[in-house]
Amino acid sequence: MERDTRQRRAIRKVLEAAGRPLSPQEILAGARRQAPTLGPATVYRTLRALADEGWLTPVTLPGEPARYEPAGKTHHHHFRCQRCDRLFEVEGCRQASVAKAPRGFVIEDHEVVWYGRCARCARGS
Amino acid sequence: MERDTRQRRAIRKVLEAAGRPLSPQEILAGARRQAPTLGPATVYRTLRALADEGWLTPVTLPGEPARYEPAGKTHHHHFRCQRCDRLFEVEGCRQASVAKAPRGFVIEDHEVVWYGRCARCARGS
DNA sequence: GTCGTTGCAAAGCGTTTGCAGCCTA
DNA sequence: TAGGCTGCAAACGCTTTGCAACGAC
Repeated sequence: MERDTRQRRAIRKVLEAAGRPLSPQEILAGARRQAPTLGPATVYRTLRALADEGWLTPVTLPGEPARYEPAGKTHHHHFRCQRCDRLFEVEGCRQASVAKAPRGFVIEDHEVVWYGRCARCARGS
Repeated sequence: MERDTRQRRAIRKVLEAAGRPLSPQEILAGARRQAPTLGPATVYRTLRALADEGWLTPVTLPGEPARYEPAGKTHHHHFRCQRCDRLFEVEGCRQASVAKAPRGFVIEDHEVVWYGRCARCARGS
Protein backbone atom coordinates (compact mmCIF):
# COMPACT_ATOMS: atom_id res chain seq x y z
CA MET A 1 0.00 0.00 0.00
CA GLU A 2 2.67 2.43 -1.05
CA ARG A 3 0.82 4.67 -3.47
CA ASP A 4 -2.42 6.52 -2.98
CA THR A 5 -4.47 5.97 -6.13
CA ARG A 6 -7.99 6.92 -7.07
CA GLN A 7 -9.06 3.26 -6.88
CA ARG A 8 -7.77 2.80 -3.37
CA ARG A 9 -9.28 6.01 -2.13
CA ALA A 10 -12.63 4.91 -3.53
CA ILE A 11 -12.45 1.50 -1.88
CA ARG A 12 -11.50 2.93 1.50
CA LYS A 13 -14.25 5.50 1.30
CA VAL A 14 -16.94 2.92 0.56
CA LEU A 15 -15.85 0.79 3.50
CA GLU A 16 -15.76 3.72 5.88
CA ALA A 17 -19.20 4.90 4.85
CA ALA A 18 -20.92 1.52 5.01
CA GLY A 19 -21.20 0.95 8.77
CA ARG A 20 -21.48 -2.79 8.22
CA PRO A 21 -19.30 -5.50 6.70
CA LEU A 22 -19.35 -5.41 2.90
CA SER A 23 -18.77 -8.13 0.33
CA PRO A 24 -16.20 -7.63 -2.44
CA GLN A 25 -19.02 -7.17 -4.92
CA GLU A 26 -20.71 -4.52 -2.83
CA ILE A 27 -17.37 -2.77 -2.55
CA LEU A 28 -16.80 -3.00 -6.29
CA ALA A 29 -20.22 -1.59 -7.07
CA GLY A 30 -19.83 1.24 -4.59
CA ALA A 31 -16.29 2.19 -5.52
CA ARG A 32 -17.08 2.28 -9.23
CA ARG A 33 -18.99 5.48 -8.66
CA GLN A 34 -15.67 7.21 -8.10
CA ALA A 35 -13.46 4.97 -10.20
CA PRO A 36 -15.59 3.70 -13.09
CA THR A 37 -12.90 1.53 -14.66
CA LEU A 38 -12.29 -0.35 -11.42
CA GLY A 39 -12.19 -4.12 -11.84
CA PRO A 40 -12.64 -7.05 -9.46
CA ALA A 41 -8.94 -7.94 -9.49
CA THR A 42 -8.00 -4.56 -8.06
CA VAL A 43 -10.67 -4.84 -5.39
CA TYR A 44 -9.41 -8.22 -4.24
CA ARG A 45 -5.78 -7.12 -4.31
CA THR A 46 -6.56 -3.96 -2.38
CA LEU A 47 -8.65 -5.80 0.19
CA ARG A 48 -5.83 -8.22 0.79
CA ALA A 49 -3.33 -5.39 1.13
CA LEU A 50 -5.55 -3.46 3.52
CA ALA A 51 -6.16 -6.57 5.59
CA ASP A 52 -2.44 -7.37 5.67
CA GLU A 53 -1.57 -3.96 6.99
CA GLY A 54 -4.34 -4.18 9.57
CA TRP A 55 -6.59 -1.44 8.26
CA LEU A 56 -9.29 -3.94 7.42
CA THR A 57 -10.79 -6.96 9.19
CA PRO A 58 -12.22 -9.87 7.18
CA VAL A 59 -15.54 -11.12 8.51
CA THR A 60 -16.16 -14.68 7.40
CA LEU A 61 -19.38 -16.48 8.19
CA PRO A 62 -19.76 -20.23 7.79
CA GLY A 63 -20.72 -21.09 4.24
CA GLU A 64 -20.56 -17.52 2.97
CA PRO A 65 -17.95 -15.50 1.09
CA ALA A 66 -15.90 -13.10 3.19
CA ARG A 67 -17.00 -9.58 4.00
CA TYR A 68 -14.81 -6.75 5.20
CA GLU A 69 -15.10 -4.00 7.76
CA PRO A 70 -12.65 -1.32 8.92
CA ALA A 71 -10.46 -2.61 11.75
CA GLY A 72 -10.03 -1.10 15.18
CA LYS A 73 -13.18 -2.40 16.80
CA THR A 74 -13.12 -4.13 20.17
CA HIS A 75 -13.35 -7.91 20.39
CA HIS A 76 -16.81 -8.93 19.30
CA HIS A 77 -18.75 -11.57 17.47
CA HIS A 78 -21.65 -11.53 15.07
CA PHE A 79 -25.34 -12.22 15.03
CA ARG A 80 -26.97 -13.15 11.78
CA CYS A 81 -30.70 -12.74 11.37
CA GLN A 82 -32.09 -15.81 9.63
CA ARG A 83 -34.99 -13.86 8.30
CA CYS A 84 -33.53 -10.65 6.84
CA ASP A 85 -29.94 -11.99 6.45
CA ARG A 86 -28.47 -8.87 8.01
CA LEU A 87 -25.34 -9.14 10.08
CA PHE A 88 -25.03 -7.46 13.49
CA GLU A 89 -22.22 -7.07 15.96
CA VAL A 90 -22.53 -8.63 19.40
CA GLU A 91 -20.57 -6.75 22.01
CA GLY A 92 -18.16 -8.49 24.32
CA CYS A 93 -17.35 -12.15 24.57
CA ARG A 94 -17.87 -14.59 27.41
CA GLN A 95 -16.47 -17.80 26.12
CA ALA A 96 -12.76 -17.20 25.89
CA SER A 97 -12.15 -18.46 29.41
CA VAL A 98 -14.43 -21.48 29.41
CA ALA A 99 -12.87 -23.29 26.49
CA LYS A 100 -12.65 -27.01 27.03
CA ALA A 101 -10.41 -28.51 24.41
CA PRO A 102 -9.24 -32.12 24.45
CA ARG A 103 -6.14 -32.87 26.51
CA GLY A 104 -2.98 -31.52 24.93
CA PHE A 105 -4.74 -29.15 22.55
CA VAL A 106 -3.66 -25.53 22.58
CA ILE A 107 -6.32 -22.90 21.95
CA GLU A 108 -5.14 -19.77 20.19
CA ASP A 109 -8.33 -18.18 18.92
CA HIS A 110 -12.05 -18.67 18.56
CA GLU A 111 -15.00 -17.60 16.48
CA VAL A 112 -18.64 -17.39 17.49
CA VAL A 113 -21.70 -16.75 15.38
CA TRP A 114 -25.19 -16.46 16.77
CA TYR A 115 -28.20 -17.19 14.60
CA GLY A 116 -31.78 -16.15 15.18
CA ARG A 117 -34.14 -13.25 14.70
CA CYS A 118 -33.16 -9.65 15.02
CA ALA A 119 -35.40 -7.35 17.04
CA ARG A 120 -37.27 -6.16 13.98
CA CYS A 121 -37.89 -9.62 12.57
CA ALA A 122 -38.69 -11.16 15.95
CA ARG A 123 -41.59 -8.73 16.32
CA GLY A 124 -42.85 -9.69 12.88
CA SER A 125 -43.42 -13.36 13.72
CA MET B 1 -31.95 -41.73 -1.64
CA GLU B 2 -34.14 -44.48 -2.98
CA ARG B 3 -31.60 -47.00 -4.11
CA ASP B 4 -28.77 -48.59 -2.21
CA THR B 5 -25.75 -48.55 -4.49
CA ARG B 6 -22.14 -49.49 -3.96
CA GLN B 7 -21.14 -45.82 -4.15
CA ARG B 8 -23.57 -44.75 -1.46
CA ARG B 9 -22.64 -47.60 0.82
CA ALA B 10 -18.99 -46.60 0.46
CA ILE B 11 -19.69 -42.94 1.24
CA ARG B 12 -21.76 -43.76 4.31
CA LYS B 13 -19.16 -46.18 5.56
CA VAL B 14 -16.34 -43.64 5.30
CA LEU B 15 -18.34 -41.06 7.20
CA GLU B 16 -19.29 -43.50 9.94
CA ALA B 17 -15.72 -44.67 10.39
CA ALA B 18 -14.11 -41.23 10.44
CA GLY B 19 -15.10 -39.95 13.87
CA ARG B 20 -14.58 -36.40 12.70
CA PRO B 21 -16.12 -34.18 10.01
CA LEU B 22 -14.77 -34.93 6.54
CA SER B 23 -14.42 -32.75 3.49
CA PRO B 24 -15.87 -33.89 0.17
CA GLN B 25 -12.36 -34.64 -1.03
CA GLU B 26 -11.54 -36.74 2.01
CA ILE B 27 -14.79 -38.60 1.47
CA LEU B 28 -14.01 -39.12 -2.20
CA ALA B 29 -10.55 -40.45 -1.46
CA GLY B 30 -11.81 -42.78 1.25
CA ALA B 31 -14.81 -44.10 -0.63
CA ARG B 32 -12.78 -44.83 -3.73
CA ARG B 33 -11.22 -47.75 -1.95
CA GLN B 34 -14.55 -49.54 -2.23
CA ALA B 35 -15.88 -47.85 -5.35
CA PRO B 36 -12.87 -47.03 -7.51
CA THR B 37 -14.80 -45.34 -10.30
CA LEU B 38 -16.47 -42.92 -7.91
CA GLY B 39 -16.38 -39.31 -9.06
CA PRO B 40 -16.74 -35.96 -7.31
CA ALA B 41 -20.18 -35.30 -8.78
CA THR B 42 -21.62 -38.40 -7.15
CA VAL B 43 -20.05 -37.49 -3.83
CA TYR B 44 -21.60 -34.04 -3.87
CA ARG B 45 -24.98 -35.32 -4.98
CA THR B 46 -24.97 -38.01 -2.33
CA LEU B 47 -23.89 -35.61 0.40
CA ARG B 48 -26.71 -33.28 -0.45
CA ALA B 49 -29.22 -36.11 -0.48
CA LEU B 50 -27.99 -37.48 2.86
CA ALA B 51 -28.08 -34.01 4.39
CA ASP B 52 -31.59 -33.39 3.06
CA GLU B 53 -32.90 -36.55 4.62
CA GLY B 54 -31.19 -35.74 7.91
CA TRP B 55 -28.67 -38.56 7.99
CA LEU B 56 -25.82 -36.09 7.64
CA THR B 57 -24.95 -32.75 9.22
CA PRO B 58 -22.97 -30.16 7.24
CA VAL B 59 -20.22 -28.52 9.27
CA THR B 60 -19.28 -25.17 7.78
CA LEU B 61 -16.37 -23.18 9.12
CA PRO B 62 -15.83 -19.52 8.32
CA GLY B 63 -14.01 -19.18 5.04
CA GLU B 64 -13.75 -22.90 4.35
CA PRO B 65 -15.65 -25.38 2.24
CA ALA B 66 -18.23 -27.50 4.07
CA ARG B 67 -17.41 -30.73 5.83
CA TYR B 68 -19.85 -33.45 6.82
CA GLU B 69 -20.45 -35.72 9.78
CA PRO B 70 -23.19 -38.25 10.58
CA ALA B 71 -26.13 -36.65 12.34
CA GLY B 72 -27.47 -37.60 15.74
CA LYS B 73 -24.53 -36.55 17.83
CA THR B 74 -24.96 -34.60 21.03
CA HIS B 75 -24.50 -30.85 20.94
CA HIS B 76 -20.85 -30.06 20.33
CA HIS B 77 -18.50 -27.67 18.57
CA HIS B 78 -15.27 -27.95 16.68
CA PHE B 79 -11.59 -27.37 17.03
CA ARG B 80 -9.48 -26.70 14.01
CA CYS B 81 -5.74 -27.29 14.10
CA GLN B 82 -4.00 -24.40 12.36
CA ARG B 83 -1.04 -26.54 11.57
CA CYS B 84 -2.41 -29.78 10.10
CA ASP B 85 -5.82 -28.32 9.13
CA ARG B 86 -7.70 -31.24 10.62
CA LEU B 87 -11.00 -30.68 12.34
CA PHE B 88 -11.87 -32.22 15.72
CA GLU B 89 -14.98 -32.38 17.84
CA VAL B 90 -15.12 -30.60 21.17
CA GLU B 91 -17.50 -32.23 23.60
CA GLY B 92 -20.18 -30.26 25.33
CA CYS B 93 -20.92 -26.58 25.12
CA ARG B 94 -20.79 -23.93 27.77
CA GLN B 95 -21.97 -20.89 25.94
CA ALA B 96 -25.57 -21.65 25.14
CA SER B 97 -26.71 -20.15 28.42
CA VAL B 98 -24.45 -17.11 28.46
CA ALA B 99 -25.51 -15.68 25.16
CA LYS B 100 -25.87 -11.93 25.30
CA ALA B 101 -27.65 -10.73 22.23
CA PRO B 102 -28.88 -7.17 21.81
CA ARG B 103 -32.24 -6.38 23.36
CA GLY B 104 -35.14 -7.94 21.48
CA PHE B 105 -33.02 -10.37 19.54
CA VAL B 106 -34.02 -14.02 19.65
CA ILE B 107 -31.24 -16.55 19.58
CA GLU B 108 -32.11 -19.80 17.87
CA ASP B 109 -28.73 -21.34 17.25
CA HIS B 110 -25.05 -20.71 17.49
CA GLU B 111 -21.77 -21.90 16.09
CA VAL B 112 -18.42 -21.94 17.83
CA VAL B 113 -15.05 -22.78 16.39
CA TRP B 114 -11.83 -23.01 18.34
CA TYR B 115 -8.52 -22.53 16.60
CA GLY B 116 -5.11 -23.65 17.76
CA ARG B 117 -2.82 -26.67 17.77
CA CYS B 118 -3.98 -30.24 18.17
CA ALA B 119 -2.14 -32.46 20.63
CA ARG B 120 0.07 -33.93 17.95
CA CYS B 121 1.05 -30.60 16.40
CA ALA B 122 1.44 -28.86 19.77
CA ARG B 123 4.12 -31.37 20.69
CA GLY B 124 5.88 -30.72 17.40
CA SER B 125 6.54 -27.05 18.07
C1' DG C 1 11.87 7.89 -15.27
C1' DT C 2 10.87 4.10 -11.82
C1' DC C 3 8.41 0.83 -10.40
C1' DG C 4 4.23 0.12 -7.80
C1' DT C 5 -0.48 -0.30 -9.55
C1' DT C 6 -4.16 -1.25 -12.73
C1' DG C 7 -7.32 -3.85 -15.77
C1' DC C 8 -8.09 -7.21 -18.97
C1' DA C 9 -8.15 -11.95 -19.77
C1' DA C 10 -7.10 -16.40 -18.50
C1' DA C 11 -6.37 -19.72 -15.04
C1' DG C 12 -7.67 -21.86 -10.56
C1' DC C 13 -10.54 -24.06 -7.26
C1' DG C 14 -14.48 -26.16 -5.34
C1' DT C 15 -19.04 -27.22 -6.62
C1' DT C 16 -23.03 -27.97 -9.79
C1' DT C 17 -25.32 -29.49 -13.93
C1' DG C 18 -26.27 -31.90 -18.64
C1' DC C 19 -26.55 -36.04 -20.56
C1' DA C 20 -25.95 -40.76 -22.20
C1' DG C 21 -25.30 -45.17 -20.29
C1' DC C 22 -25.68 -48.11 -16.12
C1' DC C 23 -27.82 -50.97 -12.54
C1' DT C 24 -30.95 -51.47 -8.49
C1' DA C 25 -35.46 -52.74 -7.27
C1' DT D 1 -37.89 -53.15 -17.65
C1' DA D 2 -38.29 -48.43 -15.62
C1' DG D 3 -36.30 -44.79 -13.85
C1' DG D 4 -33.19 -43.49 -10.26
C1' DC D 5 -28.10 -43.30 -10.23
C1' DT D 6 -23.45 -42.75 -12.07
C1' DG D 7 -19.49 -40.63 -14.26
C1' DC D 8 -17.54 -37.86 -17.61
C1' DA D 9 -17.07 -33.32 -19.10
C1' DA D 10 -18.53 -28.83 -19.34
C1' DA D 11 -20.39 -24.93 -16.89
C1' DC D 12 -20.40 -22.23 -12.86
C1' DG D 13 -19.28 -18.36 -9.38
C1' DC D 14 -15.81 -16.46 -6.88
C1' DT D 15 -11.04 -15.43 -6.43
C1' DT D 16 -6.25 -15.26 -8.02
C1' DT D 17 -2.56 -14.58 -11.34
C1' DG D 18 0.10 -13.16 -15.82
C1' DC D 19 1.27 -9.46 -18.26
C1' DA D 20 1.51 -5.16 -20.76
C1' DA D 21 0.09 -0.44 -20.14
C1' DC D 22 -0.56 3.20 -16.80
C1' DG D 23 0.39 6.80 -13.46
C1' DA D 24 1.96 8.35 -8.51
C1' DC D 25 6.03 9.82 -6.59
